[in-house]
Amino acid sequence: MGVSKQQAIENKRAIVAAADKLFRERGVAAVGLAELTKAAGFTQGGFYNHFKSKDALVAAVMDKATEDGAAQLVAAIEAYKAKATDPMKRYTEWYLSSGHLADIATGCPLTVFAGDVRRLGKEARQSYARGLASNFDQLASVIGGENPQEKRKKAIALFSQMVGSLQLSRAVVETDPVLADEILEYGRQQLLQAIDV
Amino acid sequence: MGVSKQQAIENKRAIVAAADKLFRERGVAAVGLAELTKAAGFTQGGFYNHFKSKDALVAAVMDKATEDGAAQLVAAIEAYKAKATDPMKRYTEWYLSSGHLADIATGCPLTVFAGDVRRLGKEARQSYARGLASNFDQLASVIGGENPQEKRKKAIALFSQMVGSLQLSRAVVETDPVLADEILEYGRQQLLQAIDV
DNA sequence: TGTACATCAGTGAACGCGCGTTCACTGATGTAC
DNA sequence: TGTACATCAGTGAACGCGCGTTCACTGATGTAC
Repeated sequence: MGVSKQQAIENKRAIVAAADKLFRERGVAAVGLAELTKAAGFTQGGFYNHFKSKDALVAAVMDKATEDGAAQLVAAIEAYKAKATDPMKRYTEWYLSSGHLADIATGCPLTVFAGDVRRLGKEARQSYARGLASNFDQLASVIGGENPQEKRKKAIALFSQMVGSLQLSRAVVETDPVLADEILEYGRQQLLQAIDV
Repeated sequence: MGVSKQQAIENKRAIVAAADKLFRERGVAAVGLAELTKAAGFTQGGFYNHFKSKDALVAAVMDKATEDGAAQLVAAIEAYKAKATDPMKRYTEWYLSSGHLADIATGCPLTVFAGDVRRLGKEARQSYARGLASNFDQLASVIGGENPQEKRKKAIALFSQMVGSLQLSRAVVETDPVLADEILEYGRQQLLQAIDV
């Protein structure tokens, strides 16, 4: 009650940050507004000063998550180019690493939300689709291939494989960690081989 | 109020069938017991004559879904062998077809539940992991390769790719159908090529 | 620079609703005699 | 074969709970004079 404009902006940012983390870990439906506004330091009723509905928050979270993901990818590509290492190979190694497997909270949103996005609101679905398309474009620009069309095909097929391997590995990691390791490892081997073809 | 044993068994089966369909389409959290028992032809309170909790139903649904999926795969493999066509190629073509894309209700449960399984109860997670392991075993038995270990590696890597391509394609099919088609098509091409290597 | 007041982020209680689960009761089914 | 009765699937109302959303109100912030 009585809060500076700067503080209000910070509070909104805090809601999105908390929602980003909790939606990833527990799913959108399982996280309520009371929990989110509490995490951001105020009470439930104030939520609607920032968003017109929960759906609008979900869309904002998807925007933030895909933008963060895109920024990470661009930064990584720049870094690898500077070191004269193959960006696509490095990206694959990171994507299918046990570190990324465990990092639901800040890992690639395209895998984290892949199963949920179908059931989210329209704006969130559009945001996800934009993020995926932009990821494909970025990868196509650094992958090897005879021409732009071949690069694009390869980028799409190989990134899809990364998503599948990571998602299946995460799906069983608690129940069958040995199988989870196999999925990650064999996916990585197959991909590193396919990048060179 | 007075129902034959046969009818009771049928009612239980009807709950599982309705739950299988609705959990796939809308997610476990979004489907309530009232809706499920109504679909099975009786009222909410009777649910607990059949299951000790919603979690127990979820586990039963996962059992049924993975068993159905395994049976379908085995039947398809037999049919392809009889026709002297490559089972793995046929399976890939079906898996990444627009028909399978649209068939959430009876399509492969390993893709449909891949994103959700992390957040389900322990029994359901175990059931999913068993289903995935058995799917890998089946595919390894029909795929080409120098030795059993190579066949297993290939089966796991290629099936992971199928799951990733199908899931990403489904994720954007409503929002960007052109991109969804590309994902399916390039994934299929990449896979058919990798099967021959 | 100092004062009056409009703005608007946050409060906290309430709304209607559907959730999973419990429970006393009903009555046809199916068994024991 | 016919009767008496135990079983148990299904009824329907209730439970406590948390959900998303609304709303009248508060009071410090920040602007207009």
